[in-house]
Amino acid sequence: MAGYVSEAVIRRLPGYYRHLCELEAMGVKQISSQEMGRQMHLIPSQIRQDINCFGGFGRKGYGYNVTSLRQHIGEILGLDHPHSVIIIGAGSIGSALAHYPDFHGETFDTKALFDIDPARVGTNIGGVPVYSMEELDSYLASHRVDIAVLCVPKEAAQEILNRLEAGGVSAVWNFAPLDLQHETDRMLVENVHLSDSLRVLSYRMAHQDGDAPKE
Amino acid sequence: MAGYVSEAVIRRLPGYYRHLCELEAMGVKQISSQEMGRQMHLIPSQIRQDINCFGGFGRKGYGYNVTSLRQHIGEILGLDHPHSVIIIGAGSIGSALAHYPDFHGETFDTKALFDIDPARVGTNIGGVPVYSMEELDSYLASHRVDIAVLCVPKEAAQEILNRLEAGGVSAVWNFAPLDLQHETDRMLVENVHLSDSLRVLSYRMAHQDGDAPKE
DNA sequence: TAGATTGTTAATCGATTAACAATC
DNA sequence: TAGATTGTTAATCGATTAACAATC
Repeated sequence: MAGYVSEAVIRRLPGYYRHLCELEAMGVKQISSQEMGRQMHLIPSQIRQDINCFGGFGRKGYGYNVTSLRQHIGEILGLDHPHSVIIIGAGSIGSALAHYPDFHGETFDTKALFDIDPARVGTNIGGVPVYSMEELDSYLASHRVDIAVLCVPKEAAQEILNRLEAGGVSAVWNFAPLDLQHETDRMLVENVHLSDSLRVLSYRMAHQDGDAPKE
Repeated sequence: MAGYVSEAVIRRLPGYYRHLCELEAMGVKQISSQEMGRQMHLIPSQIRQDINCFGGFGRKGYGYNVTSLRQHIGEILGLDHPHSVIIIGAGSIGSALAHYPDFHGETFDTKALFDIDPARVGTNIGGVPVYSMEELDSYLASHRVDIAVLCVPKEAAQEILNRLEAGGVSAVWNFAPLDLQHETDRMLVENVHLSDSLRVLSYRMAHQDGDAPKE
């Protein structure tokens, strides 16, 4: 029962969470896996299988209580406790994330931004103070940082990763276009790879309506 | 031979493309699936299997020519021809993407930004002119748009999606936090779901070092 | 030629789907 | 009770990995 949970299941959890939040906001109290499957375009038995990796949160003959299931999945995702966040790189993406409402909530709270550009240092972006990159190590020495968001050019990524690791950062959310997950085993890394997602879209455009990829 | 290509293979293609670009930049001329597997942390036979969905681009006893394979995969991804792009929503994410260098190249070229805020209309963000949302439909009537990047609040997304579809847009790159892929079948949609990615990271932080997800 | 490495078929493994007994 | 729906086991399906003949 103590469970290995497959990557596929983990990646579906945020979708369930999002959907349950919406149902809750709409005042829906109860839902069956069948109805939820219809709404999310998933097969009911997959939903039950996924949820049961973590426990039996439903009631036979009734279905699931929306709020209770939302809370359970929130806890499973670790959204029930706070994470301190810093953003490295105050370029356009870093600045955009500093404005992101999700990053100024109870779950994720952005404490600082770091940048090499002296013109930005000392300013305030979306309410977040911008520090010099030179201050990073001393900042890490005196503050607990759960998540560092990496928004620097890929040339700078590796060196910064080492400093984050040395500074005891738990996890990195990486926006630089390179795979960092294998570069470290003391820190968790999640790669975003925005351009990969765009290229997948481009692939589909090139191959839609039965264009055979091979002649 | 005319091939169905699985989702899993498609999602790995951008990774191959990125890696081959890097090898090319480093002046590497030739590579075997074994060496590439070592570098990318993939199994050689998977790389060969993936590539062979599209054709035999290698040479027995030699491996692959880096430039040639990079070009082939680039074509497969549709990166060899131009895509016109518009961005809907000039908030922080929309603006950040307007500054994104990839969006001002030969493959992806950003032509216009649309926003409801009158203060932004008429300005220029990253060299891209900002138009009023009211001008969207007439713009679509007179310009071919390949990709619309959706960076609006989720409440506004559905109505705009309908207008994009009516205007003949081919594909949508969706940054709004809702699943749009099933809402349309005439347009292709790729959902980014940034917050899902962050939540997966949060999940891993909560369950690392053998924390059993189930007691 | 001998060595290397592909392209491809076959074997394995894991994830998805179906089925159904338990039970609310 | 009868109907509904879960939790879970079993069956199916598809993706990954291994093996190897072909051949550069």
